[in-house]
Amino acid sequence: MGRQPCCDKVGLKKGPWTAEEDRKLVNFITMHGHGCWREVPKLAGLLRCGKSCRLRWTNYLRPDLKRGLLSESEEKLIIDLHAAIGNRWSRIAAQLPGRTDNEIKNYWNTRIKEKLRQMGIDPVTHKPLSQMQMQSSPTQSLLLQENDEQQQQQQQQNEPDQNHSNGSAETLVLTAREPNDDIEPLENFNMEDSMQLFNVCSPTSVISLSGRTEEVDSDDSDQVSKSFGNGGHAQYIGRESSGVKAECGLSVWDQMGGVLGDPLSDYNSQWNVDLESWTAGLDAHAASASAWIQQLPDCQWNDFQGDFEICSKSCPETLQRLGPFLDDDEM
DNA sequence: AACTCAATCAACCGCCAGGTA
DNA sequence: CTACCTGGCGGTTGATTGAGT
Repeated sequence: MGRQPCCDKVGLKKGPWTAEEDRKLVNFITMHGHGCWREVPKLAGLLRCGKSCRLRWTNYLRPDLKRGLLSESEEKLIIDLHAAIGNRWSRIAAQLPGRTDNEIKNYWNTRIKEKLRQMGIDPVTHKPLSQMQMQSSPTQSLLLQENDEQQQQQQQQNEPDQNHSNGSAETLVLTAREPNDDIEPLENFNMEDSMQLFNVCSPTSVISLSGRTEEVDSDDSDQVSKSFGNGGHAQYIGRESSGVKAECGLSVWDQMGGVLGDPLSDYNSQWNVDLESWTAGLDAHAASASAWIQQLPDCQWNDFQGDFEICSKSCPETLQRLGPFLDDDEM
């Protein structure tokens, strides 16, 4: 079956929009909303296809769009999010109010990419570039760039889309529980135990370890989505002789990278955990954890700016082992 | 002033997922 | 189950702009 064209292109206008066309589109959407995009150009009196109208509106005419250069904090957030989720421009844009995926994509391709290269960071892997790569000639740079792209394509082929292509929900399923007296306070961080916690998280989840946390309700999909976009955080907080006590919470940073509330003290009082030693333990074990994660077929390890982040898929064996400690809806 | 070249970014294209008949 | 439609996404293109010569 041949592919259906998005619209009947005969007689339709292409190319840059005129002020008059913009005015017609804005007037129509302001008065009636967009509804079915295919109908918009007909009803608004435009010789454009619906797709073109949608793009013009979302990328340029929408009233809530921000104008001007991206701020330093926005740029930093883009880099962080790109390190975590790659070229998922719409998801990245969702974390930057008033910015569009197109704008961020362009900004990345024309500015951040080169800036990172100049800083000696590979914009694809976010790892340091080798000296040879940094000192290469323009021709070599071009080749390297092509290699980057091939690498990225290969990466995408090798790693089925962790965020949406497998059709599963992109939420963390573990929910925070009330403090429990039978949990042994964690004194020495145990990476092996922690790894098991990562593995119980749902498919396509992104989890990061961080001492700076804020609890959110995992049943609130908006909150979880926000948390996910900024890097959902899960905490291992205790263990028992019989296995991992998989109490955990979700956390979220606000959109400008600030931390909501005073999570460290909240966390300490709520869960009775020495976070100082916990996070120190994380640092100490980061290298071995990285090596450990690399061996897992369904996990990917990212280390950026002091945050250790793991993309994990569910591991049935671990789920089974942790079964007694999880609520029914977490399985 | 005229030309070249690189940077920028709006817009297009093809593909995909989800919904529906 | 299949075909089709629609909206959305990410990659790419090409017109425009501005700096350099």
